[in-house]
Amino acid sequence: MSKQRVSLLSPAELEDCRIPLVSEPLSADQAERLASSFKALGDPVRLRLLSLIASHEGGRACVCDLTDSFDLTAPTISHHLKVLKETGLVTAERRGTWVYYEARREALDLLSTVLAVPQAAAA
Amino acid sequence: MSKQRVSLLSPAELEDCRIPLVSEPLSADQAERLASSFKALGDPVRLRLLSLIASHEGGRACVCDLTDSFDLTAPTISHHLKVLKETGLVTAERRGTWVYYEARREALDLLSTVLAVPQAAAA
DNA sequence: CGAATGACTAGATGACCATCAAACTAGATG
DNA sequence: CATCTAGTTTGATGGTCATCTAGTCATTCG
Repeated sequence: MSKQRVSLLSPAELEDCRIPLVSEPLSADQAERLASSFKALGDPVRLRLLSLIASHEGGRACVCDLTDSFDLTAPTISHHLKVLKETGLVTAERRGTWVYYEARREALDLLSTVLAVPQAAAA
Repeated sequence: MSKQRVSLLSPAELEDCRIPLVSEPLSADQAERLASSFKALGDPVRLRLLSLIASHEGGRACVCDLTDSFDLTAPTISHHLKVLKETGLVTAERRGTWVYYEARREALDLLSTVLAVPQAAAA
């Protein structure tokens, strides 16, 4: 495992970043962790994958439910799912022949909070 | 201008994306536009720049207020600001010698909404 | 066990991108 | 006008990444 993908979403560091970036400047460290999450969201395929998973019933979907929506080979889909997993945006679980991916709603909620514009600060 | 950066945040297309990705699958088109915004946020330097600008008084900051926070050359900072501008996350305005960047709160708010987890859908 | 199916890993390749040094533009000031 | 300061543009470079093909692992089923 040569490449270590930074995951901000280990419970320990999770709460440390739960501050709207409008409210106070991010530390270099917080920015590093948050950026790796946003980078994961910065690909159309991954965004759609995450949306498909999260909006699927139970917030969970099998890989076989996902591939048909794309004009991409299975390894490519697998690669993107891996990125989402390593970033902590989804979890994976094997059930017999199939692998199910589940959206981590806490992660989405955290990122949403970071981008939120508190009413008091609105233009 | 060879490279055209996709900006989702032109008012026209803005409202079209104002749907939590948890609620329903993103269209390929929506994903494309949103991804370019998240990609812009997917760099630690740009995240900090945006945070510095947005949290500065008036939600506005001069370039000279920003450069000192980084160990980077001026052209690099300028490059990142340009990306943020082209993505619609900030606007720029010249005032005499200085250039002021202002955070577009509607843009942040939109992205926050996309990532939001509606209560009814929470785990 | 052998074959089939679902999913992942490994390695290669072409495209993109963050960064810098050098050169340039714009406004202010003497 | 000459010069200084603030910021940007250009071009080059090294690194990262999305995608593919080929091969592998895991599970089920005959």
